[in-house]
Amino acid sequence: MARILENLNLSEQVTNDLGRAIVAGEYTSASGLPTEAQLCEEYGISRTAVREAVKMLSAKGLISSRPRQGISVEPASNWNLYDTSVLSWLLNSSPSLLVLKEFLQMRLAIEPQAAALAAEFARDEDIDQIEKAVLAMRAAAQDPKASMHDADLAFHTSILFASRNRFFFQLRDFISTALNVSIQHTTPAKANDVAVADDHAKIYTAIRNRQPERAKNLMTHLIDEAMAFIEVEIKKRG
Amino acid sequence: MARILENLNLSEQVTNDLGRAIVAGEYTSASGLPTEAQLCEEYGISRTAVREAVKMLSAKGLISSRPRQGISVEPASNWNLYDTSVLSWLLNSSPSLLVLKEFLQMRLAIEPQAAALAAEFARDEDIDQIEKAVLAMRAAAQDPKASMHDADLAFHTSILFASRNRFFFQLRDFISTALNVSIQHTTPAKANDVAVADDHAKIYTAIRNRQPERAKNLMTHLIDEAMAFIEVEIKKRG
DNA sequence: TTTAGAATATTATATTACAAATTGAGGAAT
DNA sequence: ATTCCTCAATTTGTAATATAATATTCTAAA
Repeated sequence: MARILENLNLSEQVTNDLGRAIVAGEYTSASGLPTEAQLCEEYGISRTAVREAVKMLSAKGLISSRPRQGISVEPASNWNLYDTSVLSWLLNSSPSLLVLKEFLQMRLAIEPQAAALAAEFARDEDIDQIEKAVLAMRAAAQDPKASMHDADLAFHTSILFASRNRFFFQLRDFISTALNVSIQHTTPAKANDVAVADDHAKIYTAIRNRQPERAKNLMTHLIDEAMAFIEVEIKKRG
Repeated sequence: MARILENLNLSEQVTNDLGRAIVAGEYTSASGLPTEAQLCEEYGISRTAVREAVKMLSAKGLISSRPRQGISVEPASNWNLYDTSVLSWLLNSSPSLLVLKEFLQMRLAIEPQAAALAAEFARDEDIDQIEKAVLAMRAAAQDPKASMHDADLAFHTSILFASRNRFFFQLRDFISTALNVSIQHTTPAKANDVAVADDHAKIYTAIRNRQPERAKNLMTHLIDEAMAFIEVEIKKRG
């Protein structure tokens, strides 16, 4: 059960392990968690490390601990889903299409607005970054070795940055983390890559030409296509 | 400097204190933080408590610590702004109108979409909750004793909930925290309260009548008015 | 001059002990 | 019998100390 990850210190490993288990439902609000003493024994580590893991998880809203009561699992509505770790635990534990749909609904709110803000407020160097990502996508559409996925991520991130709003840019990891998972489900045909790159390029052009409404609509269209794909999948499987 | 809050254990107090200081710029990416040993002395506490605070802050993306290097402040772009603590530290330390504007830009992305989703997916009991909030606003508009602010918060929260999307609902604390601060800046004339309550009621009606586009537009209008107010203030003071 | 290695500073982890808080049981008083 | 109080047991909270791991800096040898 206690999988070990490289490159993380002890308390972070335990945080990961417990976090995954909680999100996966192995510990529930009703059952609670083992006591610190039991966790020490289970993992074969000191209480210091366990306590640090507990603190990190409570900082993410997953648990709370009180004297004599022990450690209890917070209701899922309190989990900080915008914490990258929590999000990846969630997406990996229940990578259902329904979560993906909720995620796309959120992107449909965020990204068109970000594109509009970018068209209004982006600095020249921001727009250059977007262009760079578009060129990388074009290249990846031709060259099977190049990574379309990385270029795609760079594109969306650069627009969030260009919005010049820290709350939008902050969501870059949220978008990235979830995009990584959704890729596994959509796996679009490589044949479409050129068309996809074109759709992205149009958004870039709208931003460069300072057309907020146009950029917004194009981005909406782009994400809406992914949504349509998911909807079909849900009908197919559900 | 080391203000103490009630009802929090030691490590949480230290977390608050250091978090506020970091966000306020008292510790920078360049200066870094004191070593754990120094922090122990400064607060007069054991290393255990300091380390737990360090872990919580690193879970929120504010700092990172490595052996021999000490504790360093992460760039502000890595801070988890959707963590309620971090957000309130930010809004309280620099409650500038510019932050408020960025915040409204975000609400302008989220809430209209949430209203549209609510109109599409809300259950009957969700809509009842929205109605309850609207009635409370109407009452507060008449009765000076009743809290318009609380009713306002309940309204926006109930719509996020009614969207039936956990990513939207998760933002309730984000919205609430920032709404609390923005109130201090806007302080709208009590005379407008009836009109404001009416605007909210229209959104409720659109959701009840299952009109997503209409609900979205009305919500956009509502937040846009707050934005207009802020824009004026920025011009006035800036 | 370069490089290997030793000294050093700082966090990472472990161990142990005691304090504080909360619950629940049991006993005393009414 | 019921209520209230007290005490004990359990679990987290805090502290103090020791050792390990890691990364930097300095030193000395090739």
